Amino acid sequence: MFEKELKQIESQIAAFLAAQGIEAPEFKWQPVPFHGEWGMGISLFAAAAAEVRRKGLSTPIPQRAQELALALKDLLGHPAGFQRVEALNGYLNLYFSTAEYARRVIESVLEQGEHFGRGAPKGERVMVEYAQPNTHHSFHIGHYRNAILGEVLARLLEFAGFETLRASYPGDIGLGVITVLWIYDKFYRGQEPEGIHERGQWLLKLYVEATALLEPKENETPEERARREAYEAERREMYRRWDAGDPYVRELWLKTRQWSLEELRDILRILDIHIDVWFYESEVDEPAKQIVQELIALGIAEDERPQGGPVIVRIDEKLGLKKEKYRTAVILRSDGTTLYLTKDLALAKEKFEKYGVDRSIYVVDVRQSLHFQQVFKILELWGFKQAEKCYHLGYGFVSLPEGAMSARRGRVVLFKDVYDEAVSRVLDTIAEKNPQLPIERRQEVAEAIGLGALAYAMLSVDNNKDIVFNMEEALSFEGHTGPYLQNAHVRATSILRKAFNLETLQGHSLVSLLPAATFDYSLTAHEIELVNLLSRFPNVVQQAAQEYRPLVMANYAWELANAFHSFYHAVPVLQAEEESLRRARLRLVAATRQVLANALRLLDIRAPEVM
RNA sequence: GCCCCUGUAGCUCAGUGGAUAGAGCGUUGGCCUCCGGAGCCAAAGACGGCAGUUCGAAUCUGCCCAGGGGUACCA
Repeated sequence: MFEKELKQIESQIAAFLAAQGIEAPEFKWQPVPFHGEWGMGISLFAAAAAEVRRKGLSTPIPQRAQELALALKDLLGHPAGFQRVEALNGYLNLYFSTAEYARRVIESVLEQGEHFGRGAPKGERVMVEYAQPNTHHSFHIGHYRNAILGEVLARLLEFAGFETLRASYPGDIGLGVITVLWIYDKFYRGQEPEGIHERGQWLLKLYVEATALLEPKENETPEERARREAYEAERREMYRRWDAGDPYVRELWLKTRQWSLEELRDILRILDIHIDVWFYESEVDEPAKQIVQELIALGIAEDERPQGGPVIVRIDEKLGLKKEKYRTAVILRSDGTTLYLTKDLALAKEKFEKYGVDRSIYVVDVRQSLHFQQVFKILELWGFKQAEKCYHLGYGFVSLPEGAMSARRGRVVLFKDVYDEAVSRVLDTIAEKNPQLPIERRQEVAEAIGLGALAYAMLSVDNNKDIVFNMEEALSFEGHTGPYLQNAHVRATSILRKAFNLETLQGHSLVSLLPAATFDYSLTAHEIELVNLLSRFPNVVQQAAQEYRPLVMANYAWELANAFHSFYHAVPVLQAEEESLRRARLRLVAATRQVLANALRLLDIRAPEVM
């Protein structure tokens, strides 16, 4: 907001220090940690330490830092745009003229509207891969964390100025998928439940049942064992037939796969996620085999199939490492079928070559970090330059209070069930807290609030932390939650509606409705804090995008909502004692509402007018 | 064994070299003649341990302790 002024002061400081024979340190302006007055400060400790060391002085560094700060304070006098200059605790603090500062911030928010905070185009194309559930399994709460994390990351990158491509990569083939095909064909041929979600979830039930039949049991009788082994042989045969392109198996596979994909697409619709590029594991199966051939020919991979083994890459050995780090990776089964890793080799190549991306981010559970290290290293050994532009964004997995989720055992919490429960609870809350809300509008509001609570529960935890999913906590609507943020937006909207006597703000241009105002009155601490937060938003966007951390934006949004709620209680707007105050505060409310809406949009949380 | 992650208040989490370590939940006590109480105000309560680097460490380094994950034909 005051970059130009601060830059100019920086050069004055640098000149002063140079004249003293002090090496100019890097300047790092930071907000002065004091409420009620807005300023930026700079630490003189580094300069003092450099001077003391260089000149061999005996002055304690904190003392020298304070002396420098005082000298600079005298030197600067009363710079334009600033209220006052202060030397404190070895810091030089500059306090802005609040009237000018508030005006600049609020006007730029109102002028730029939904674009406030958008970064300049960076000329880099980034692909974010997320939403990779397996087909034939159903979508659980762990997939939800993945989807919301990936989507918000994509939104942040896009808003920060990167050209962004969203990619989904459903696991539509693999042993798990074949397992479902096997049991369906054997016991349930021709059956098909009604309803998109019911049908998808039914496949998960089949998978659980099949796993029970195929897993060795304790105290197995010889008959049970023989039967299990027969089933296992049938499953392997099913995979072989799929691999060989057997028309019957392929048709069965396509049909059931479609059930899962329809379920997935409906969930993505609920989450407002729009995928640009769909990759399927099955589509990279053949290209992956080609790569294996190449790797063998180049001597990077070793083909042990003649001895009944698989095709492997001894990565550590190829890199000349003594300690085991990347280990040995199997890239083709002994029966010639591909593995997850094989397919990721082909996929990486396709992303760069077909879609021309400059950087590729994989949003995948942290348990797969060795897998990705192996993929990227093998690509490197193969001579694939862009391997260094591949980044695995690992995140902590979601477990349940009773332990890890397990699709095999059917111990999962399905996203759709949690979503339905969330909507139902919000409807109850509306009936209790806002009975005036017309019945016909409640469903839409309940969906927005329920999803807001779920999204925020996932996003307000840093990437590398595991989450134990607790329904009561995730569906709490009070405190550090999504609905708290949404409520701040609702309140701001309500004030503006009332100010202009409108039923809704939709379809109206606030900028043209709002009367002009100045901020040359004594602003309250609440107003200063709000203005301060508004000014930080563009930097928060950049930080969150650069660090790949939705949490940074989630925390910011909460701080802004919190500041607004406090302001709301302490500072009258419509009832302000003077017309000039009323006009200024209306602009501040409108600007806050705008930035809240922008932040919520980045978090994939809807900002309703009522709730 | 080797690699990775985590340890901050009773619980769940922020804070990744700077000023007095912040929230939420829970507990206790206040606040609707006032723009929506899904809210506000206040109280009590914390950096796993030991060294090191630094003017300055929750933050960086090393070791230790405690949890979790990964580790050749699952994904």
